[in-house]
Amino acid sequence: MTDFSRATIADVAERAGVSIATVSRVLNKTGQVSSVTATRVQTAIEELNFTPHAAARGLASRKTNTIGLILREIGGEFFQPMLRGIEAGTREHGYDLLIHCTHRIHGQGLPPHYPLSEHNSDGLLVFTDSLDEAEIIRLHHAQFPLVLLHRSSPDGLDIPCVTVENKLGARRLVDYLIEERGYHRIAFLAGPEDAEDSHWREMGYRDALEAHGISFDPALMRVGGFRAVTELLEDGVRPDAIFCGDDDTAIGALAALKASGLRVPEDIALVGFDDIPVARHLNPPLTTVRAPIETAAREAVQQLVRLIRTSEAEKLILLPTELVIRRSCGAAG
Amino acid sequence: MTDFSRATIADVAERAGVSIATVSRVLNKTGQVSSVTATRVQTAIEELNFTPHAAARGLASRKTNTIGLILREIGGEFFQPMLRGIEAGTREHGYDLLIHCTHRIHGQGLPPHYPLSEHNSDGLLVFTDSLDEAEIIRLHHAQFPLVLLHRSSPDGLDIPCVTVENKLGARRLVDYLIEERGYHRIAFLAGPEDAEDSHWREMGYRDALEAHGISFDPALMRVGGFRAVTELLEDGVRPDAIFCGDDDTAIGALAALKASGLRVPEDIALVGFDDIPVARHLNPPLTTVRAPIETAAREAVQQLVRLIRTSEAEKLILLPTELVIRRSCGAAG
DNA sequence: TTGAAAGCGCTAACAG
DNA sequence: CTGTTAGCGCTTTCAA
Repeated sequence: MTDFSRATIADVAERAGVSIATVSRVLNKTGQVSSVTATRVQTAIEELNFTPHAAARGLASRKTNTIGLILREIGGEFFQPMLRGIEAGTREHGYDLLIHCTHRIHGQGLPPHYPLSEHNSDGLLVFTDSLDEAEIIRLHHAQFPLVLLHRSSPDGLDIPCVTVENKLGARRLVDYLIEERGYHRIAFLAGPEDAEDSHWREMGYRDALEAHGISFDPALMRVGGFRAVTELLEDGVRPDAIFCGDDDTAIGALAALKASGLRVPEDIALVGFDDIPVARHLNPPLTTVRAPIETAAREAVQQLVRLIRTSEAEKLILLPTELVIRRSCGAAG
Repeated sequence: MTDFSRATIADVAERAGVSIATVSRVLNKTGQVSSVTATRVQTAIEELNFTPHAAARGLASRKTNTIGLILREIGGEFFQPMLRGIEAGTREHGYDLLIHCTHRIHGQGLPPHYPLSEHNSDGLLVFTDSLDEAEIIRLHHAQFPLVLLHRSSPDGLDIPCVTVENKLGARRLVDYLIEERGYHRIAFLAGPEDAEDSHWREMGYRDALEAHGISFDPALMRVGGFRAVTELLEDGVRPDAIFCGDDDTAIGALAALKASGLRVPEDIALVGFDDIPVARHLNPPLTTVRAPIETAAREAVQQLVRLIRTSEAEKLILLPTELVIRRSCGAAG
């Protein structure tokens, strides 16, 4: 379209009276350059307001200096802290960040053609189930650096994963409910089915029950928030506490409980997972588990960069979670 | 690092028994190609699982096919719907999306070097005050396509802007407060000072007062939420309604009012602007103005793409806002 | 309708 | 320490 008369490396070289190779050297700090020449080049660069052309650089070096983030969609409470961590991480390591949502691609019948791949990024961060397993496998087999965020690796592939201690966090929370607050009939409301996190949280829940000799009751296990609670109550099931797989679900559950005239925590206790920002502002404030989403994101970038640069990275990083006790579980606060 | 043996255009050409020029033609639908050859090429492309290399393409065509988004930081209620709109828009038009935060750059004394520019994107979306005015001017003078989101153009430059009807929205809201709810002593709490939106909202507020013959009282005008309200009350000022420049501010104000033992809306009405997700869940639910953030973002992309492709775009697009009446202003709901 | 060839701006051997 | 040169993979005249 319009033509931006940018200075090229040749212009800089000419102005500094050196070859382009030398300019390239000072640009990339590769190879020795006498400090006098270096200064001269530096000056020329500044005078011409020169910035290397990303595409040319990428073509020659076979590096894009870009990290891609793939997720299903932009939304949810996870998203913001996660992106913040990723952005900070990529920048810190000198990478650009390309973002891409896949929700418009899935299930359209057409062969999904992912605009993010080895052709425009040096590595990919894959959030939960945003990418087909087949595509993950293809990329991994092509030796393309991949780090999975909040999901585990396809069987037998051990692609590096970064996530939070879902199982242990849930275990601790339910332990607390049983030991400290004396609840025994604890329902579990799973979050959206596809979320792997939810699965691990359920495992933690089951572990806690088992550890306390409470047998698992399928009637106390549902999927969803508002509707699940409504149905639960209609079925005449009456737990003394409800553990929701995530805070969003807890919000729906809370609304349903209120609609049924039940008081939280007097009639029934309610707890969630994630500690999303509103959790503390709910009425009553929600007991939950804080997950270090931003830190996990940063860590994922760190591993990806390591993978890109050295071909190695931790296979699994689990960040610790923290119990956040608030009134909804019957605590004094 | 690792070498991904990707197929190149030459491989495709060889397999299809044509020249690379022809492959390029079918790839870009530029120039005539007999349907037989086209099919042959297409087949070869699929068989080799070929994807053109972005950098090579960019270098040759002097286009990056990428749009950059610059913002100060990732956060705030604006962010998510805005990014969603931008991502959808860029994808729709076939562009990749590069994201960059500037908050780490500003005020470091060093000459800010923005990693997003004419060297790695075809155009830039600039959110509020994320970019120095000097840099905006430089880019604009270099004919680089720029669209400003939620901010106006530097004087005399008329760079295309997309934002929402802040002034009119505020005007309507305050009109409603006065006409329908009978309030007369209405305070205005400005949001964070740097936000241009806040300025226009104040203008709308003043207009409404003036139109109803209510003289503007400086004592009713503050900056901030919680603290501003606390100080207001300490000063013995007692408005019958408070209009907050944004919902975040309203949340702080609400907390302060409750802390002072004042009931909303019985003792004092409270309204905000933005209709952020929690607004409806506040206690009482917050009357506010809904701003079509996502639509504005999409529109901005649309204009930027137009600017990139045709060098022209609307100079100013103002998206209409909508009054959202809830209990906090004394309405029945 | 197709092919040959000249770059796009830069990096990275390889010489000196 | 510095320069020469051959590409990187693709688009795009210009001829055929």
